[in-house]
Amino acid sequence: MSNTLSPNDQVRVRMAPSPTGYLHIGGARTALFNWLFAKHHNGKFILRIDDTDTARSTDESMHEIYDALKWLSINWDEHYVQSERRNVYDRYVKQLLESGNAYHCYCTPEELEEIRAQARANKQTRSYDRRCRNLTPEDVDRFVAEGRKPTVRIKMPDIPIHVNDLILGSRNIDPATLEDEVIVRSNGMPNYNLTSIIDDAEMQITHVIRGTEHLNNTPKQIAIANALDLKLPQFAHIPLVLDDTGRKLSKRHHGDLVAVNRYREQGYLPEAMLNFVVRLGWSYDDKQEIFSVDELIEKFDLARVGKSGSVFDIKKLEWLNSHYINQLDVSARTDAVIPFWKQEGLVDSTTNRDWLENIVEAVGERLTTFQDIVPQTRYFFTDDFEYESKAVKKWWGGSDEKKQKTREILTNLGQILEKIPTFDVETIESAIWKYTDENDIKRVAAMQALRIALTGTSFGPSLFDIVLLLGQDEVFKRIQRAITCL
RNA sequence: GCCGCUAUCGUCUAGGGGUCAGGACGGAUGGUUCUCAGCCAUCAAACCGGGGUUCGAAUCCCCGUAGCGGUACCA
Repeated sequence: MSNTLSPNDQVRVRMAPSPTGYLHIGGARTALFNWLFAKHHNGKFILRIDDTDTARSTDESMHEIYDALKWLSINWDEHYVQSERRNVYDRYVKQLLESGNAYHCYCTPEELEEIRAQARANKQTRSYDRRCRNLTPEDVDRFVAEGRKPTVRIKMPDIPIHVNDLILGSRNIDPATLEDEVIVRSNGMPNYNLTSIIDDAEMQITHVIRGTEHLNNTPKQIAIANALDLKLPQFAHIPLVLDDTGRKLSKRHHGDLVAVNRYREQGYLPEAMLNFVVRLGWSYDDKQEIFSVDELIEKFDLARVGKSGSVFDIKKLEWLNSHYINQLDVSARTDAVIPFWKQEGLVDSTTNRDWLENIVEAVGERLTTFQDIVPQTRYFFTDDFEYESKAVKKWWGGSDEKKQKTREILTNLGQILEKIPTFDVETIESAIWKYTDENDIKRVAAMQALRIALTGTSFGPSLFDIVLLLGQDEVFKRIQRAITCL
């Protein structure tokens, strides 16, 4: 008989990814909930790589998972890899076989498929008919002679299994719905439902916090634990993270779009990702949206986790990310942005740091991701840009007459800026206003015409900042070029 | 097919027998400004349906419906 946890045991939780791909948003949330729960209770967070599916597990994806977790600062206190623990599982399997709680199954995949099809046609609840439970020695000899390699199945009990879930509540599972699960493959490799619950016990996990896709595995694992007389953890099944059509987020269907590492590469901040992901299914009250990690550790509580799935909304992530970016000072923002400039070949180690900081300062609160720096500031580094046709049409003019007027304005502006006494924002500003106001030219019209000449687009930071950062010579050059292009 | 879970604005959610059903993202409008972003102000937007219980139900109960998850020698 399993006994339950005593309340003053140290909390030990685990995240148990299978290394069959990158860590996605849903996995990150599972990791975070576990980690926060551990931190909140002063417990341990354990990372366990569930790689018993040797065919699909890769080293590469294992390292991707490590990287993603490290980026999020979800650090682990202990680390295990299941494929290195074969002897542990083998020992328990032996025990199960000897106690009569498990048996060898010689059914071939083809036979099983047939049995399943039959059960389905008959609208049966259970698909496997447990035929190998009562094999005669002669049957076994025959199968062995045929060269069949058996799997091992667990015998499910015929009494209801009680499951208490910290989020979903308690219920009793009808034994008639329980399958004699395969716990060891014919190649000798143990399966998830076996290894998971064994390790949870061996590693003294107190709380299993995982996605609801595992809800149906829980009674199976409890049955295995009971047969082995293992101590049971508490279970908490958290609702799934969904895409905008309401389906579970998965690597297969959503590709890179949901990969945590992808967001890092695009210039998202881990704080934003954490803050975003924690609010998927969890809330503190009706006021607070922004939480620091320390606050989360203090406030996180499974009791406030909801029961229904949450849709992954990138707009909200973007909002949080710009919030956290704007929280950073100019120097930190510059540090964060430099790799993206370098990646585009816009900046190298010789580029003047102060000038770069001034650009970042000018860009101000316009970044949603650090990656945005590239399209928003490219024109500072190169004059190799196109004039946006929509902007040109609106501000430079569609008719020859308007174009002529624009040429005139740009020419005048060029002359003014060329011989400006002191090249600073205040002087530039008053000189331009003086010109527009005295000649009865709309400020917008002059400024937008100049903006397009200097940047190719009709929007961006304060034009005075741009003029200053580009420098007198470059500004004059670009104005001359614009005039000839008009 | 079978087993299970879930159900408040488009989205994340608060509330949980008597509330103008609150907040946030997103959207719309206006203001500020050389543009965009931002900021400020304003607005639209929800209790899945039907029965009960009750003086009163979004809230409790039942029945539907819908969506999702599982149904592997994956995890």
